[in-house]
Amino acid sequence: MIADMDQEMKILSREILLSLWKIHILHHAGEGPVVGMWMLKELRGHGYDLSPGTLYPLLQRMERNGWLRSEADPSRGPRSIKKYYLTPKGREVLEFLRERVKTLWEEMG
Amino acid sequence: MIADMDQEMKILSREILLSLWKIHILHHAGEGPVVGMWMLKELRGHGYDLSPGTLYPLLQRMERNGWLRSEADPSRGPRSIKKYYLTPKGREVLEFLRERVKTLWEEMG
DNA sequence: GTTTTCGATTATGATTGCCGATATGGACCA
DNA sequence: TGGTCCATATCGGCAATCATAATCGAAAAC
Repeated sequence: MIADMDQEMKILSREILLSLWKIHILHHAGEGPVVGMWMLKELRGHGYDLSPGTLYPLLQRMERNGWLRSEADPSRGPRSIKKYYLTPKGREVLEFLRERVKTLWEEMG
Repeated sequence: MIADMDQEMKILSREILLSLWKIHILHHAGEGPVVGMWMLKELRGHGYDLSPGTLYPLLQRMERNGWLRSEADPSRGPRSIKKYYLTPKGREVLEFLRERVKTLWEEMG
């Protein structure tokens, strides 16, 4: 395996893994609601601890790009739980990414 | 397909695609020498135009991380062509990434 | 019924990465 | 000697990442 996992993993995460998780998030949002904190926990469960300061802006950016839309109960204040869903445009992006991942995977075979 | 391809693609590239190309570069370096300019051309051939200001620092970073090592003919001055090769540590990283890509691909079915 | 804890998002400040453009430099040719 | 390739290096501005702290409503505990 990879030695000095912690420091190595941090470098690898920032350099590459985070983007794979972004794809995972899009995929996930296509199958059910995505909630920031739930994702943080899920990824932690997979041994990957993402900072909230990375994840939340990322979700906001994806919404701004039109890949996700969010629903929040406004009666629960400005920090209510927010559920993110994949938009049609997000689905196109995901389909495009799916092809890329397929190509990459076949190449690495 | 994706509308307003140029702007959309720039966003998508920065957000996600670049990391997939990084994996591609590592894989490539495992099969033969990688040279910055050659990569720029190859990727341009695939419709992805990466900035030299992105690629060259990226290769340097991968070398600094111990994933790649470079060979340059010193008699050809400081801007000689540099050939990058995958190191054993880089091979471990690549193998790790291969598993991640596999998982992601299977998940996306 | 007040105080604590919990689930969740948002804000902040430092560091790092990305990008377009420009600079540098050797080799080959005329 | 000058020009054109082939290549890498670097710069300044902007955007993303990170660890951490702040905020907020609801539920639990006392």
